[in-house]
Amino acid sequence: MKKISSRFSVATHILVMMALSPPLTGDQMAASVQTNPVVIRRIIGQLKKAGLVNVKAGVGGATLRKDPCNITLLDVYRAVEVVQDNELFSFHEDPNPDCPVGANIERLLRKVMQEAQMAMEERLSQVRLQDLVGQLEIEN
Amino acid sequence: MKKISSRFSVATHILVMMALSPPLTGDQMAASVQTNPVVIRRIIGQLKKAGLVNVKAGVGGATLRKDPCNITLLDVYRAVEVVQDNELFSFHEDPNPDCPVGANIERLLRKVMQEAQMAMEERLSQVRLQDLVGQLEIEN
DNA sequence: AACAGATGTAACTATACTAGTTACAACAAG
DNA sequence: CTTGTTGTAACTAGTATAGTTACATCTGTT
Repeated sequence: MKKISSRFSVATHILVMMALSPPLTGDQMAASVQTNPVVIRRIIGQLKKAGLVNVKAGVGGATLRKDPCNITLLDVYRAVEVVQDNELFSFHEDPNPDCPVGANIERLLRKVMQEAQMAMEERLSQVRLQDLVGQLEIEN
Repeated sequence: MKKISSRFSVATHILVMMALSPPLTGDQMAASVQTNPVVIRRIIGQLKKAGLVNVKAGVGGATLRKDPCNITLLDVYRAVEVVQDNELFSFHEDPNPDCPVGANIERLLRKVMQEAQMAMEERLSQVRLQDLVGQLEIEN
């Protein structure tokens, strides 16, 4: 029932802003997203750790550390650690090894679900930050 | 986030069991999954609601209601409602409409993420319950 | 008719993630 | 030194998960 955290969409939002008009302070980005600045700072921290942005201490201001052509949405998705252990699906532990199904099903399921996850991530990897930036520029 | 609930893998597990040796009681399935029978009954309830299984009241015993060739993992995934509103990704509400990015980013992101979600679901729809059953039968 | 075993739920628990909030130390430029 | 910003810690409310106990209800069997 859960969804993937909005950290991902917020992170993409602020990265697009940085691509368009750097440098930006956390407060400016928070104003565009309309959330608390601390929420933004936490996400910036993750993006920094992933090497996607630079932040000037003291005076403030965040900028992209890579060309927006070289940042994919998969990079962003991974940076904000929206999925634990990079595994989207979870499994019930310790199925009964004495049951022919219990003993073997997990291995089969892991394979299938890994493929499904990869299909999703592959689609994300095909979208570059620049693609979003370009679409916004055309419209304005 | 964390992960997609293990309800999905558990549901698949017990459907495979039902395909191999019906009818099965909740306790038998719980023994194979190694969890509490109520957890199984709740999942069975969702599968029943989705029209995937039949349950005999009183005497007990669950069976598939469709041919395992006609049940895909996407059917199971949808049945157990692991994702709220069928939307895998979530968005931060009310971005600032006065910001050119805030005003337009959500629409772009929704499109991209919907495509990513569809890529994943498409992969799940390509796997039939029978495929898993067949692989288990070969091995035993 | 009574019994035994199964299902269907309600209610409660512990755990964990999310998103927001307040508070404050550290920093850097003017 | 002042000012505005960043980086965190700590706390909150809300919610999903998965497990558990308890119990009413149902049905085939004896």
